[in-house]
Amino acid sequence: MSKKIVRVAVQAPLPGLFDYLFPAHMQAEPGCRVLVPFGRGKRVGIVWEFAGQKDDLPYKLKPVAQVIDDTALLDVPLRQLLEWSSNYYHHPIGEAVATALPVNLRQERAVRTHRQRYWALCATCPDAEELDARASRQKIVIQMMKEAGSAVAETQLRELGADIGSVLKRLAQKGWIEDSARYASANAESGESRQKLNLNDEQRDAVTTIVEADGQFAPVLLQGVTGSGKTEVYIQAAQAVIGQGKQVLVLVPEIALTPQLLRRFQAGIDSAVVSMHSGMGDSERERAWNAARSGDARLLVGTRSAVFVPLPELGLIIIDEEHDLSYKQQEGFRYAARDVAVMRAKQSGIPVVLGSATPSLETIYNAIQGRYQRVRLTRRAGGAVPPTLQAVDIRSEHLHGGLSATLIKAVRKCLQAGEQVILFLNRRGYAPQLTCNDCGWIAECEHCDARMTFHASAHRLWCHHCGYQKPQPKVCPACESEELVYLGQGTERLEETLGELFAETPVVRIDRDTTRRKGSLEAHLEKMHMGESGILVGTQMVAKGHDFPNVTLVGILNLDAGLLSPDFRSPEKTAQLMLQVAGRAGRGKKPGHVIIQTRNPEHPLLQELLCGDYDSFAKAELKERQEAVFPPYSYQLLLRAESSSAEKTDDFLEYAADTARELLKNVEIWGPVPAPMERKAGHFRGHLLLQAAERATLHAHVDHWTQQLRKLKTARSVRWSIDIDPQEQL
DNA sequence: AGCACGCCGACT
DNA sequence: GTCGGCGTGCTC
Ligand SMILES: [Zn+2]
Ligand SMILES: [Zn+2]
Repeated sequence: MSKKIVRVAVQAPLPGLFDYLFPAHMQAEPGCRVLVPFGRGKRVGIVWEFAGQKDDLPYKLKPVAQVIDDTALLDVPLRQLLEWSSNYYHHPIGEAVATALPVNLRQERAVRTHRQRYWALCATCPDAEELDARASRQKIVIQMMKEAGSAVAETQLRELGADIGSVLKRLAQKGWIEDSARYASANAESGESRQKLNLNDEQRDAVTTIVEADGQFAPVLLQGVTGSGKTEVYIQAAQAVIGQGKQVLVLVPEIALTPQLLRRFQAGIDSAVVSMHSGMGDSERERAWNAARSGDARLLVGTRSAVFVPLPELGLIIIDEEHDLSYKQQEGFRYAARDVAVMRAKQSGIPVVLGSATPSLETIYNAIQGRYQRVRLTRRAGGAVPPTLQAVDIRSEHLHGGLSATLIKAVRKCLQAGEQVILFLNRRGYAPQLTCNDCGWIAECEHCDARMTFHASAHRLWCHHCGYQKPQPKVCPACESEELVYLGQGTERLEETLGELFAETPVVRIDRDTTRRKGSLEAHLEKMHMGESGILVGTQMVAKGHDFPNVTLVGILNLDAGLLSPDFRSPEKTAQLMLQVAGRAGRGKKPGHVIIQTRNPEHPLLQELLCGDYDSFAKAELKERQEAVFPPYSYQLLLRAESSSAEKTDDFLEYAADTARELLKNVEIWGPVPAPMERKAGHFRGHLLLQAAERATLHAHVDHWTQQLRKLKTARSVRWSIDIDPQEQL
């Protein structure tokens, strides 16, 4: 009597699948969830495969307790992708699978199948304008349905905001809208009413290249300067693929998934567009996941984790701003969504578009090697000219609140012309340092090797690394002097300075602190979106997401941190950020100007960017990487470790290094070294870097190595993880 | 990781 | 006497 054995992916920090007996009376296919006994309790796992009976089992198997689903939650291509990801990132398959499932489905909960509903307006429904001002949500729903002119998919309506479900319910109760059984085919025809996208010949060529790849793996690097209309290319290509009855996945960086962007996709696509991002609640995410899996959603716009959403008819993947660091998960299962997406396209045999004005050097290298086809968009919409760049040497100048005389003059001129200014400063808060003039005491975090930032509005000192905060001291804690001074500039302080310099001008600050609380910010932003004169102050956030039509001047207050960082990726990241911010300047007929303040005006990176373009920079930087044998000319693995003491961390990493020397051949071992900030949130952190000329060489015996590390008793008190293709050495 | 077992010090 | 500290082993 042969016993059926099933191999299950269970969420546990242990490598591999777990074997169970599969009782004859049960029925399940790979991809279904099952409830299995695990340790002392029970856990939910995914059936991975069935293995015939085995005679010599190393241990007695337990039987599956219960089958939860009758059809597979994860289809074959997605399981194949998860398996590849688990192997490539050396992370347990069960945990990889968990990141691909909505939280509700990681438990024993049944899949909630929402039949796709289509809502139509009834004749009794009043105009949106006639509604009570308080019924703003009902208003936008009615408005959207009116604009559509036919029945609208509920998934589509739900993109209008949170808890649209209750709004629909109320409208239905009033008899203003009805559940329309038929999906009005008018929707497909209403393509006429959709804005006809006017593409230039470069954009048309790009669309053709993407769409012609039909039915086979074809990675395309879409390299287009800011304002060259990459999004129109995405929309047109997506529409074409959707027209063939397929689905499209669009990945965007965390902070770029704004209502603005979503509306553009919805306006250009005549089928259900669904979004998924980290700001969503569990049930919203589950709904989007279900819509994607059932095929109700034809285009999914999502952030990092959306790369693992099931899309049974996937025909195209688009990765916008492919160089963006938020595609890399920085904890646990440290996958890079861009690279996983390319693998997904390869496994599915479909085209994949990597879009960026400033592609990562890895991607440029792939294009140079001929692995990716490069398509360029060189023209800005409306024939706009590229911005002019000017470096201002601030070494010998007395700055006014971080602003040089040159920059202040330029801002004034710009405002007088009724135009907008962006000032970029990559530091939140009021001042990055609080110090005592009498004894030299500096406010430092008790848990990190870092200084605390002063936040004026909160009257508190904040550690940006661990979140620890304390009240603003009145006197020096060391000598009781009252001579406390705030050194350096943060966005909060810059906002204050500008308020004094340009009292008549609205100043809007955009950073993590202002975007948290909405309301007043939204109102200010609205004005800026309309093009009214004003100054925008902000961190990286001003470079991404929001789009302002009337900006002609961009000031970068201090580029030096990026120029001087020892990290080998720093030049690349600095160039990308600088050009992305610079790209905000100038639209239409108005040329843009960019002022860069620096104490290193002769720095080669800066010179390269001032005289050349991103391509010439990339070429020079790739040469540097080649000479130093850094990625993409080599492959890296970073072992990260942290514990309650520097000794424990170091001992563990020393052992890891010894073991690596023994087990891993043709691999260079650097370290162990303490992390750039050794103590963070009370933990002592260290690194061990492995590098090899070939990917296969690097990966060959890693699993054996980690198995050895797991055996080490002292490793119990050390938290450690493997980071493949590390991006940041933080 | 998450849980139980087990072996030692300092409490009622 | 026993409550609880965390070192150690295990999860199909
Ligand atoms: Zn002092
Ligand atoms: Zn801290």
